[in-house]
Amino acid sequence: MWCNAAMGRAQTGTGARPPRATIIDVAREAGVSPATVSRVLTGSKPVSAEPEQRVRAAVARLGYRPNPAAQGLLRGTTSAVGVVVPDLSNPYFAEVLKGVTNAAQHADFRTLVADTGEKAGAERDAALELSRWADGIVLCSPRMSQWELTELASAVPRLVCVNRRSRGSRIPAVAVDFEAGVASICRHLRELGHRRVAYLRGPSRAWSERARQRALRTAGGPDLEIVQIPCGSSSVDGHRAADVALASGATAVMAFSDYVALGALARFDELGVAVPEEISLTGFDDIALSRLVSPRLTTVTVDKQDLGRRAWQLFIDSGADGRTGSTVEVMPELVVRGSTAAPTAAGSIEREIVHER
Amino acid sequence: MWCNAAMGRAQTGTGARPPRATIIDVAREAGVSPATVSRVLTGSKPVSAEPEQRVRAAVARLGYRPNPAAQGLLRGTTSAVGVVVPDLSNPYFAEVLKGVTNAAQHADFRTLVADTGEKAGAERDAALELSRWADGIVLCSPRMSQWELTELASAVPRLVCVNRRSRGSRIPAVAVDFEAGVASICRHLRELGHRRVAYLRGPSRAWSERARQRALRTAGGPDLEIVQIPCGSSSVDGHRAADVALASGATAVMAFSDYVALGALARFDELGVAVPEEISLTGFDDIALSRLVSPRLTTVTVDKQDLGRRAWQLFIDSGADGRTGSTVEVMPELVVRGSTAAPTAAGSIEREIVHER
DNA sequence: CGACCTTCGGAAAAGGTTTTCCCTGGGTCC
DNA sequence: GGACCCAGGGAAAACCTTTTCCGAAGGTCG
Repeated sequence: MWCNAAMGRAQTGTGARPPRATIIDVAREAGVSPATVSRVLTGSKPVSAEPEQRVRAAVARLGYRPNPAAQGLLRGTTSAVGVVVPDLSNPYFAEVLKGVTNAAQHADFRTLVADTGEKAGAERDAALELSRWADGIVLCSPRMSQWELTELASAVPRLVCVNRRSRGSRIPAVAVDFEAGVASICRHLRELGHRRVAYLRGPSRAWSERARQRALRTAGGPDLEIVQIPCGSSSVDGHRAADVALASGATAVMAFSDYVALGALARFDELGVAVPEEISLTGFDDIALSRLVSPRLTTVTVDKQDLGRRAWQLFIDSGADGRTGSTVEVMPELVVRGSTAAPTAAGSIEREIVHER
Repeated sequence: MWCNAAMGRAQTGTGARPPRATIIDVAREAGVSPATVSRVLTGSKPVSAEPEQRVRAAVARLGYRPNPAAQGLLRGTTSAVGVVVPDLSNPYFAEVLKGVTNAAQHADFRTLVADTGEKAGAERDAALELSRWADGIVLCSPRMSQWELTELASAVPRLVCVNRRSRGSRIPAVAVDFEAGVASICRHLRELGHRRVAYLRGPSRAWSERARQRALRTAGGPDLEIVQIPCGSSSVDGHRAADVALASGATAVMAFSDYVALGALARFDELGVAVPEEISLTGFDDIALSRLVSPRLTTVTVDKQDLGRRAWQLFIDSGADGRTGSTVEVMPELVVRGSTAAPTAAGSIEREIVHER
């Protein structure tokens, strides 16, 4: 509607862009006061039919759109949410971002995004900077310290965490139940007969990594030995760590995430190590590509967009600031696909050879 | 610095958030006028040492940060760029977004993002809406009509396109040279001995798809027959279209993109069709995962983050509005990996069988 | 020693919108 | 028929910052 008018007018202009119409222009055009225009547009107070008609006509004719800066200045609110992610290249975070954005769009909120490049040190500044332009921040998988996070939470109008719960502070959070996910993977591997599992560790500062470690301490024991292998959170990390995992003598590799697992899978393929015949492999998150590789990845499924949507919900709820601090836990679900199988003696022999060459 | 102070103060407060300090508060605290505070912070005019000291101290003590809405209102500029993408789940667009964001961050610009869910109809409104809050828009792979695009360009303060060139209108654009990319793939397949290639089409409204069609008209001929197969732009589309491609009797499948090719590859794997022994497969874009699947995908490599960076550069350049309309062309490069090979007689026989079952 | 120039800092306007306060006019109830 | 109430709309303040204009003070040159 108004867009048509706006575009029509701009079209007729020459290269020089005319300054945008203000509410004053509309008021003059419609023969009313600016207040009336505002009331028509916001509906804050009823306006009788006849002036309303004139205002609407004038708005359309001039292609008027209220200046958001002026609105923001007055209302003290921006109708925007900032999303801070460690790495946009990581499909996981891209999906979470998509979930937040779509939900926000629905509520007429805009989404600001910042990529910290996996640098924990950049998170605070990014969040702080973004928070100036937004009503609050959704912080994805922050790597910063607990102390820093608590401080940040009090400096930002609203803060919601994804995949980071903190007992002490009352920061609303939506998080996957990593303990349960890791436990179900361990159970699955143990039932298959694996006794020695190599775990490809994620970033040590990530809360989700620490949660996984908690689960491993519980799951590990005399009948299931966990070999810890430093790795990281990207597929190249997984690719690099695969050799070490192979050398560990484990019959199964449990990766920090699908993204990492895919890197390891590629490396196994390069080395001619058959999955799952010679070694089993599991991921975490169930990203889209995990269904496309061969063998398809056994993993734990998480609705990432839903994570974003729930974060948005928490964000909205924390507006009515009474009930801050609520935490939503999302339960992941094991999906057994082709990358896991019972260990074979042949597998371990073959592996020795592979490692020696 | 100031953040520390800000956080410190907020920390001491109770649950109720104190209203943010304004420039007036700082001025009072420092015993100067607001004008002086502004001058210290923006450096618009020199201020002697002693008051500057007091101002800086006051700013730190109060944790003052200028209100962006007020600044924006006055300056008439937002220091933000809007990015409109068809689908954030698509790694291609996520990478482009990352490129823009990182470049923008460098220039102290914020990034607003909108996801149109691959709906051509949503693009215009998303761009228009975002443009209210930004100094301009980077439009990724728009599917809208040429006419609509031209109109949009005149309604948005600054508009830069990615992967969409338009002869008529003077819209700055950065685009991959799809013709060259497709041509190099065709040449590669022909050199391998393929004579019948199935092409998995992208969205028909996408400019990049039309560019590919132009290249195919040139490349196709008596010695290279192109079979057109409707598909789409996502991996599930590729998965679905794989069967039709197989039935077409082609010895090679050229997918619209890597993302699509990975879907097709997964389907081939399910069907037990060996790649590249029984059928060759090529992608386009070289997304990260293409190096991780088995066989690794023969494709055409595009630096997607660089695309975003260049779009940002165009965005900045078009600020000095004299030289609008410049177009940057990015040349993709063929990378031959494991998914292509010479066709075999066995392959085509096998395929018949597969198709019949 | 006086006049002029320079430098520094304050007062105030401007930027566009929303909302409060107030006034006016018409309708209703007694 | 008069008093009161309600609704509708205008004037103006407020939101916060930047910048222009201007005044004052100090220094320099003639």
